[in-house]
Amino acid sequence: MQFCTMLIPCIIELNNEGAGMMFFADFKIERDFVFKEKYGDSESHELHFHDVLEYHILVENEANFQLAHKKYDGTPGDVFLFRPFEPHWNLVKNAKMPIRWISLLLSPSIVRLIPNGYKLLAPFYAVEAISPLIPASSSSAIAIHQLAKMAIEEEKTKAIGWEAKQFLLVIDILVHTLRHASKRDESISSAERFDDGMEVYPSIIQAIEYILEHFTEEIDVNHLLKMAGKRHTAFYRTFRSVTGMTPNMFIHRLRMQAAIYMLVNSDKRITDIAHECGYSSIHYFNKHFKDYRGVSPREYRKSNEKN
DNA sequence: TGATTTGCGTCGGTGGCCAG
DNA sequence: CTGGCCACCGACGCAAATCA
Repeated sequence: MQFCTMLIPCIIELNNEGAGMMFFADFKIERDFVFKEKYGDSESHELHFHDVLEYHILVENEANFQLAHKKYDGTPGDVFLFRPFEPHWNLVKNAKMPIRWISLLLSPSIVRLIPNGYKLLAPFYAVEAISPLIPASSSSAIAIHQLAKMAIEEEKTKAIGWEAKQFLLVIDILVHTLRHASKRDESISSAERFDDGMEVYPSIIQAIEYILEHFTEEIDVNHLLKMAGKRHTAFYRTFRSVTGMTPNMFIHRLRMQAAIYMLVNSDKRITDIAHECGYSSIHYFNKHFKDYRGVSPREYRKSNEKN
């Protein structure tokens, strides 16, 4: 078993239009990433969100996608990014035409092993600035599609070194995703619009990249302000519109994801994990952890101990 | 006994409001 | 749309209590 999922009901505000019921899917990843070939004619699961990164690579037939408050028509070859904490669901368009897709789930911690790896995560965190859809017609979607198929084949044949090979394919997919996002970024001066009406702020994305790279260190908000070239009011406003959260919330979520990974995949002391994740105070780390997961770090580790 | 959790006080991050 | 002002509440750290 590579994943188990626990659905936790919760209420979340959607697009200022009131509250809706959805589920937090508590994915526990036993490896850093998992490829899966999927097939469904009634894929109508609840609107849900989770804190792992997910690729949905549509292979056959059409589907409807909802990500946060936006809807998309998915055609074969389209690649969708389901970003951490972004509510999403997908439905087949026609029950008689079941969809096939490749799902790739990965832990953000995977990029710690890659030089400048955190830059690769920007497309997953600039939620409102970078479109979650990589259209089938783009060279990036074609490449990602091929790479995902290769990864599935690797797992089927289980030839020697297949896991390492899959790891390389994941990195390649991440690079294609980043290049696709930045290609669209290059032509934009300060704040222009994507085809689907979303605004892009390269300076904020730069700040996001900086945070992704340095979240385990002490981050000076003034440095971010300088980097973005904005006054604090404008910065907070724009940052929130791009990521859906304040800079501090953003930093804490990244730290919590890293902490959870270390709690489950290492036997380091909780105090050390807190320090490694950027918390100078273990007390504050505990408090955040409990707010984030509902249990203390020690309880979380105990309930997720590997056999 | 060291590791972890809880309680509480202080200060700065955050966002609302308004003017330019 | 951006920047300044300001009030409030959440972030943070310290001390004491509790747990393993």
